[in-house]
Amino acid sequence: MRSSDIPEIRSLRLFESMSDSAFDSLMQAAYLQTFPAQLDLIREGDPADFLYVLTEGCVEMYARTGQRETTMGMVWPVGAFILAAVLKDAVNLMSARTVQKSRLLLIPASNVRSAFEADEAFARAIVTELAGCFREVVKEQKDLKLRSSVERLANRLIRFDREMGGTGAFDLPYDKRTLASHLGMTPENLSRAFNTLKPYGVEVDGSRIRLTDMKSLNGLARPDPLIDDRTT
Amino acid sequence: MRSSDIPEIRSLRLFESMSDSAFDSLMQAAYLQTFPAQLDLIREGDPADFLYVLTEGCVEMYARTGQRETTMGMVWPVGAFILAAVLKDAVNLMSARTVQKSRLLLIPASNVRSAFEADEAFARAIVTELAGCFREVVKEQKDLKLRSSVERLANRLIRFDREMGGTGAFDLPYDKRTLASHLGMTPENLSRAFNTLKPYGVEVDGSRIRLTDMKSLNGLARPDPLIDDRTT
DNA sequence: ACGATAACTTGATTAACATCAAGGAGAGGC
DNA sequence: GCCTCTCCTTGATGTTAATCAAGTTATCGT
Repeated sequence: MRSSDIPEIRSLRLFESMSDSAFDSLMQAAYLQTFPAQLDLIREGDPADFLYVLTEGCVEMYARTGQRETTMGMVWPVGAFILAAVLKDAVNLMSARTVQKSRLLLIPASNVRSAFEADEAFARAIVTELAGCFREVVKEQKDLKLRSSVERLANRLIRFDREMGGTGAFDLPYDKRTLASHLGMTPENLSRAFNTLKPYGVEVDGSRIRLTDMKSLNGLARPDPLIDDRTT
Repeated sequence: MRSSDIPEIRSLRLFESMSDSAFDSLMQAAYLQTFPAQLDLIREGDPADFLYVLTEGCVEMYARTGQRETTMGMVWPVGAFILAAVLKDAVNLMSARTVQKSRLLLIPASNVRSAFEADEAFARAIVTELAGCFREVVKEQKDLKLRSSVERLANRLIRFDREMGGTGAFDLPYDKRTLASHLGMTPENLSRAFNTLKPYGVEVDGSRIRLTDMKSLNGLARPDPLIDDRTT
């Protein structure tokens, strides 16, 4: 792998506190690879052979049963995924595919597990990471069970805006079809939900969103820090 | 606390591999207490002051936003809850209340965190526990997003039956109102869903359930190991 | 055993959301 | 430039699930 990529991976919270020797041996076993858009990386049900670390691009986590499919989450740089399956030496519960051209570090699962055994600091960092992942999914589940689809959209828009600088104007970070699936609705209903939000100051032009009446949008969305804050 | 309770807590996967000294100091700081039914133990938004370990009874995890409330999961003996919030020294994302009279071990959060710092084996056990918790929530989310309410009920009944011996007859482990909320539906719709399942061999008499045509019930439910198996 | 209370069921209605079927707008290829 | 294809939108319709309103059956306490 390119040595120029190592510092940014090293700076991931997951790796920053581990010993140099453990980190180096992990990196020596790892592959850094660039993948084109829309490429399937992992398939649910398959054994978790690698821990994936995304350094550039964007990855969609999704799941299927029977004919139905849904987006479970999006991964942004620098982020790791399928950590839980790797640690439990289990099969993946979710599939993953690139959204855009993406650069990924693939660390063989067995090396991750032995680093976990050998390096105490790494084991501890994993705990923090996993606890965070768990809490994210719990928040997603609360969002799904306690809100209507229009409320979910409104809150997601507020969150996008906040994450992208809070200027009240931003581009959707991925396409509407995927956003709909992530929010647990159909593309048709996402369109209609955007129309429902028009009176609340939500202007849509392609992927460009402008929020011109945050007060009234907040009134509808009623954001809840225990669902919408990513920091806690 | 009663010393007679220690062995069963010690045998929890979370504690079994930790050193005697770390375990003893955790237990010395802990309180073992019995609570009546329907008592609120923790409230979402409050700091996670204790790690809870349920040794007898049953606890419901639930969440609220605005006026709406939903059941997030049930805890059975011997099980720990709000581990993630304790480790992150964060606020609880879920509330908890006893369903029946229950016996609980309360371990101060700061002691859990220092045991986590001091005892390597404990830190590793926590990873396994957390990875398992994460995967459980992911499965719940797939269940919610990929299935209709009737399918969710059918699969839950199949799972109850399996967990309780696979005899085709069992009592619902908690009341229908809570089951409905856990499955993401109203009590009225749960009733109707049971009626929908009657032609598939689902007989209901109060809380007594009999599954008399597993083949046809499985045909409707189409259980998926990546959603319904608790072991993987 | 009795009444009071809560849990559950049923039916009627409404609301939310999905599906089906076109149409239109935009991006990329040549 | 135009064509093609995909993505998105809109409207009509159908399905699913929530709500409202009684009833009915259990459960609990005395």
